[in-house]
Amino acid sequence: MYSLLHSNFISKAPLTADEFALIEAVVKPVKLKKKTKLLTNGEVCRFSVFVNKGCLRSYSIDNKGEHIVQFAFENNWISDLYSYITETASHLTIEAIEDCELLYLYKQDMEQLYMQIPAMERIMRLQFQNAYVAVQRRLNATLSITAEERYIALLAAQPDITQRVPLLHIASYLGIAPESLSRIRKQLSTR
Amino acid sequence: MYSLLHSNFISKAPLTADEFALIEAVVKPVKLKKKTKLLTNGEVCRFSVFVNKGCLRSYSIDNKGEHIVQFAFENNWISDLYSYITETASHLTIEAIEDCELLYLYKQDMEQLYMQIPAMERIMRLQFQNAYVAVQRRLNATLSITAEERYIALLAAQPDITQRVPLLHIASYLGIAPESLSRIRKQLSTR
DNA sequence: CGTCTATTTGAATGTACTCAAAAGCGGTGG
DNA sequence: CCACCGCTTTTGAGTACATTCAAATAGACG
Repeated sequence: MYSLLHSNFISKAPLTADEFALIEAVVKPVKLKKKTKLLTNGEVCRFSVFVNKGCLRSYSIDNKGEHIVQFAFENNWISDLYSYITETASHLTIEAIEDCELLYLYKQDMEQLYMQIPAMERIMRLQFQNAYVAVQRRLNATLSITAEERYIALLAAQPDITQRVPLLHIASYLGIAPESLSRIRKQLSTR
Repeated sequence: MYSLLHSNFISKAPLTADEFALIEAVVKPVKLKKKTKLLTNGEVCRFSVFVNKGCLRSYSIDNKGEHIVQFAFENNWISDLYSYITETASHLTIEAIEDCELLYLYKQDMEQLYMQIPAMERIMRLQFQNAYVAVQRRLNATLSITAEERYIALLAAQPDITQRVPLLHIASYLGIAPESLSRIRKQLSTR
């Protein structure tokens, strides 16, 4: 149950068995059916979730519809960090795309872990450092290259995404209309 | 010289005078004339730079021209973190927009500081956590709202930007043609 | 004062969008 | 097991909006 989280953490900094036991003690395992919401627009997000199995999406909603901010597959984290940090109402909704096995880490417990386990700051510093680089690269791609190129890059990074996530959501993530992605896909298949 | 860096750090976690002295000992102050490059596409980025005075931009170049990834004003950091982390050739160039006073922190020294000063991991964890949230919000804005709305938001966040940064660069940052931003500006001035 | 760069303006072009409708696919219940 | 229903994906046609290209104007800097 905790092996994926364990290997994720110790890949960043060593942890003793006792230290990891402290983590296990506060992590809350949750199973979730597809299409279930973990967080709804307007609530304060008081947790980060580690994905042990399945996949999820976070998205904002405006008058034009949904805009997908993030997909989270196995071995990744998802949250509304802005709401988490500021403790203000979330602008995002987080929803399971598939049936999921999740590990909840509540902010209150997380702050405790930062106090109890010196390596925890390093683990999360590296986590955020990597996440920052990844999202900055995605932003740069959004501003530099075409939707078609971004779609190809997404497939390279997550080849099973087309089996697991509806085209509709992928289009939203790429910032284009579903019809446009359908046409891109058609184009690509004829090459 | 180090007061802005000092207040930036201690706003995130307490540091003793001895600890900050360790930091001062490895930080390299540099003055830079406008339009000077700190990092050129192809080099490995071995530093992060803290902006004490002035402003800079990082950008990628492709067949369509430059794409500005980040502006850095006073009290902010700039680097090519992807190159820094992976120690591979940078795809970004970093250039001073104004005459600048900068504080260089080399990776080698930074790793030492992480070992010597326990609070350093926390400071940088918070730094990256905030940076991650900011860039994710910018990405979401890029996918959700119009260039005009993003321009207005940018002005709200950094009101002096129009005095300090050419329209040309702001347009690149927003991901639109300079002509389009000129038209947006004209529109706004008539309201 | 002259040169180089930045900004504005205009006109034509093209790409992705919207709207509408049909086809495909999966899941559910009879 | 099959038929139906809802949702996703595809296809088509017309439209709108930002872009490109070109040129003029304005501004900055030596």
